[in-house]
Amino acid sequence: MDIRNKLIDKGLKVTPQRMAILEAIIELGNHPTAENIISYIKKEYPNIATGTVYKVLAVLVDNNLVRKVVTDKDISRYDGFTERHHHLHSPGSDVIGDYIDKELDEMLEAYFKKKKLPGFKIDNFTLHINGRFN
Amino acid sequence: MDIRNKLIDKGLKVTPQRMAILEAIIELGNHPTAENIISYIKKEYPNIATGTVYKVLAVLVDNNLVRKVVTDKDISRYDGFTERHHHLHSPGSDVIGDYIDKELDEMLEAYFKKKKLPGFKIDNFTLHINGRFN
DNA sequence: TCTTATATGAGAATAATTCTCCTTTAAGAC
DNA sequence: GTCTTAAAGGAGAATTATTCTCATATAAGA
Repeated sequence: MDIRNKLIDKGLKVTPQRMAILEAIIELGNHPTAENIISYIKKEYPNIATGTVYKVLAVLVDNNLVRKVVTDKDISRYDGFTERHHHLHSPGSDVIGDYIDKELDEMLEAYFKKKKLPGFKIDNFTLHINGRFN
Repeated sequence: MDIRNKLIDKGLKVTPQRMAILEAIIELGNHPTAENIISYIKKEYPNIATGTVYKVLAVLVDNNLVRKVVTDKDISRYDGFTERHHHLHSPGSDVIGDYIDKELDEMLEAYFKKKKLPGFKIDNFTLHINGRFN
C-alpha cells in the first residue's frame, strides 16, 4: 500500500505534510528523531513548522502507522517499520537495530498462550536486546 | 545488602544524598520519576538540589544500582528492582508492572544460545509487554 | 586532624516538545 | 466547479525535564 492509501485507510485527511512525514520516516531508516525528520522534510517544504511535525507524528502513532521508539536519551525516535520486529541496542551507541525473527515470535506466543499472566491481558510484546555490535 | 553497602561495594562515596535517593527509589516502588524522588526526599532533606538528584541517578545507573526505565512519555523513570524482570505496560496508563518469570528467562537464554544473531553479541534483554490490566 | 578529590547547592541555561491562535486547506455537499 | 466547514498547518511563544556552571561543603584516606 502506498503512503497516500495508508492515510486514507485510517480515515485520515491526506495532506502534503502528512505524506512527507510518513515518507521521511520510511526513507530515513534507523528510527529517526523528530529533528532528523524535520531537517529532511525542510529540503522540500522549507516552511513546515516543527509543531506540525510533532502533531502529525502523534497522529501517525495513534493510528499505528508508525511506532514511537523510546530510548534512554531524552529524545523520541520513530519507527516506520511495519513488519513485526524487536530492537537491538548497544549502550553508548545511537544505532537501534531491527531484529526480525518469526521463530522467536511464535515461541513467545506459544509460551504466553499456555502461561497466562494474572491480571493482565497481553496485546503485543517487543524484546529489547542489549549487547554489542561487532 | 543494605543501601550503604551497595554504594561501598561499587566503590562509591557514601553521602546522605546518595543513600536517600537509593532508598527513595526502593521505597517508592512503581518506577518513580525524578520528580517523585525529589519530592519524597525533600520531606527529609528540604535543601537537596534537583541537579544533585539527577547527577546521583546517573551515577547509580552507571553502576547498575538502578535501571533507567524509558517510557513513551518524555520523562525518565527509575527502577531499583534488582531481580531480573520484564515490564508490563498499558497504553494510556502510567503504571509499569514488573514481571518476573524465570522459566521465560531460561527459555530465551536457551533460544539465543542456540541461535546467534549475526554481528551482535547479546548481553541482556528485557521483554516489554503491552496489554491491559484487569 | 589535614588534605584533596569529589559531591552538593543554587539557580541559570538548554533543548525537546507542546501550546496558542490565527490562517489555510482537504473533502464532501450541492 | 463552487461552497462550506471541520480539521490541519504556520509561527513562534511557552513549558518542562534535564543539564550545566561554579562556588562551597564534605567524605575518605593519610
